[in-house]
Amino acid sequence: MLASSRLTVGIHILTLLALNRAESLTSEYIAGSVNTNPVVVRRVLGALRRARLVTSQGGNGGGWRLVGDPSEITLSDVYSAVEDDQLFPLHHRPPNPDCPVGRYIGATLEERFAATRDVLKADLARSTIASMLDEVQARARTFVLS
Amino acid sequence: MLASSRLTVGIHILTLLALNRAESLTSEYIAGSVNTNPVVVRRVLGALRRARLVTSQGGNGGGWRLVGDPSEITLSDVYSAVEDDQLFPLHHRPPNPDCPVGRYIGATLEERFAATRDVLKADLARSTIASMLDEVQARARTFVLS
DNA sequence: ATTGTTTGTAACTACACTGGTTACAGATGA
DNA sequence: TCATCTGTAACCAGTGTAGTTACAAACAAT
Repeated sequence: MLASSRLTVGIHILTLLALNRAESLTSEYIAGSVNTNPVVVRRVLGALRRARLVTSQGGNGGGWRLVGDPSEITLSDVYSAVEDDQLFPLHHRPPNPDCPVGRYIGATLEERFAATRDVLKADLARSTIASMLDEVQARARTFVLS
Repeated sequence: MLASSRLTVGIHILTLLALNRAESLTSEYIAGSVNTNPVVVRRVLGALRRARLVTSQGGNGGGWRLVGDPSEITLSDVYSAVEDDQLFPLHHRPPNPDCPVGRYIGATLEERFAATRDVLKADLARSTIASMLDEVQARARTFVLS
């Protein structure tokens, strides 16, 4: 599929920001957790900023902060912020209009796939950044105890 | 995303085969409806054959046929046959294990995304090749009448 | 004001996947 | 025997991702 890992990285970043709500984190620090380049992190953060999920502050002491409450940011919000492509691409070239299937399968699939995308987003909306952080911390606790 | 159109093409092909259950269709004929190269069609058909959804017959008069009943082939079956990649890729490189988020977000997301993939497949299973063919034919009828 | 820090973005590279194409061996029916 | 069709390898162009360097602009601290 060669799909992007932007949803994964976006959720990772927001969870990290939720864990450090008091401070603002630099892209360099965040990149240290994600294990990638700060520019890659800033690119994802740019998409999150356009979706009003984070704010940035330039200059000395600057960095990135969450805008709202982690319990009100859903994974569906993150998905919408970083993945604008449709779920399942249609034909590369338009099919043959002289064939009944070729003529009508495109519109039929477009409608069908839109419904599936809605279901996907509804499912992603069941989790929030707060619940992801809870889960991560629960796993950390379990590991320490064992 | 640069995702593939294999699900679209796979459904298109199976719908075409369902419309012509009496005969076997050549990849050349199918490619004429999909408006692509016969080899591209044979590649998708190969995946559908490995999933036992179609059979092939070489030689003169050969071609491709549906194996089962179109009402028992779901879009989820097609998805499983042609798209083996996971829905949302995780990190390119493993995150930093010295950060609690970096250490546990991977396993947390893997589990979470698996649940979403199950929901996606369950939704795709609501439609069949037979229902797609019905829909295409209904659209064709509406267009003729108007 | 000067300095050091950080964002925001452009530009380039390496890599990978998709779809299109040609080519051809093997199977098969007429 | 011959024409047809599958199955697959090989190659190409196009495109998206992630990684990297570079640098202008913004900004806080002194």
